Amino acid sequence: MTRRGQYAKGAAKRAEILAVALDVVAEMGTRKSSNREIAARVGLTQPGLMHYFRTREDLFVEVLRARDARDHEQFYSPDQGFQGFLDVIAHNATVPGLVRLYVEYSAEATIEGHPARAYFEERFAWVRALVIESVESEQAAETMGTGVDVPYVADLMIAAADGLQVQWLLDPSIDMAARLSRLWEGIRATSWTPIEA
Amino acid sequence: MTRRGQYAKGAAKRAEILAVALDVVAEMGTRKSSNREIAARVGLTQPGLMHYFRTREDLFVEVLRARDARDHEQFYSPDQGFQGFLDVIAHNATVPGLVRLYVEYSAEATIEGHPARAYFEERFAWVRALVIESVESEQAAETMGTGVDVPYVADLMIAAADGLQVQWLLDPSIDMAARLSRLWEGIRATSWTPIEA
DNA sequence: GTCTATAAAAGGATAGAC
DNA sequence: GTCTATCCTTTTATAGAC
Repeated sequence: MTRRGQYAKGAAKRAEILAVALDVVAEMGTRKSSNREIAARVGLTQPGLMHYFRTREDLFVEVLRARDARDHEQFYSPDQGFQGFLDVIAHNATVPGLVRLYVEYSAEATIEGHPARAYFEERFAWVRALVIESVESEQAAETMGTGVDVPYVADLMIAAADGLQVQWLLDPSIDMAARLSRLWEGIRATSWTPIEA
Repeated sequence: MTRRGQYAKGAAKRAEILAVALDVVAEMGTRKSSNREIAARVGLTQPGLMHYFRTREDLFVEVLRARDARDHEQFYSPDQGFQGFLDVIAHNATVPGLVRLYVEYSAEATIEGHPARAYFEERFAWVRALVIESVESEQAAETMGTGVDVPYVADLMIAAADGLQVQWLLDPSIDMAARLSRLWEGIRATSWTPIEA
């Protein structure tokens, strides 16, 4: 066993834990997903799990960060416009644990002083910037008019996407990406101009 | 003390508990709002509280049901169209505990077998029906075109409203009602027709 | 209607051995 | 890197007195 081998094993175990945590969350919800249960499913005891993640909050935030990194790499490219956003949504519908963790944890974390609140604030700003960029790239390509209030549209698309996730958790037959695509087309089809500003 | 007097006192205490529960949730979030803390704030012990609500879930669902009843009576009238929905949203922004409880608890309750899942399913169907009715009443008054896919628009408005609540919890300076009003006007202003159907 | 007392469980986290 | 053992806290809920 070389030192590199050990590191590689540690990294693999970490990745395994992140994946298994999503399965557990999908089945029992964030609240009932105990560290013990997650540990058991990767063949560890609960203290064994804590070797990889100092706190429970760290574990959940790491799961979400891993998602962000993958989404950014896999779905967003500078010039594809709004389609990247829709691709992420479509992909989410294949990972119920991720949707559940995001919806539950983002709600819980809004409370003052929650250890994950900063993560969600930063993530929101990040997604917002990505969507704004997407819309502006559509404007540059003249596939969308310049009359729209871009930040407003970005916040609205994000709100609709988040709200649809709760509806989808109650009824997974609804097509989140199709509905958001329709909203997007609706905005694009109009000469919709801001009310203020 | 007549029998009626005792009932009246019990009902008043129940109402007090519902109100105080919202304060506690606003401060500490649903997860950390223990029965003990709520009980203490109404001058009861935790078993004293359980006299009024058999389980914690009962208490939270009762809080939400009381809100539904009041909203329905206060804000919805058969012929006012979509404005009732916007009035409810504007009122929500004055009751942070309610927004927090709804967002957190509706997420948690989507899990299979959760005691509050049925409530949220029924509530969603109910709100959906109300919004559909509102839109149709606008169509009847010819303040909205007949080309729109009404159920789709209803689900979208609800999703946007729910998603905005999370954004509002992170930043209470955003005006939820104004944003939804703007979406509504956007839909109204277009000859937006369904993509499918 | 409210309390005291207590059950009974589960939770997250840590110390220290191996 | 993982385990055993254990701590300490907190939770909801119940039994039974007043």
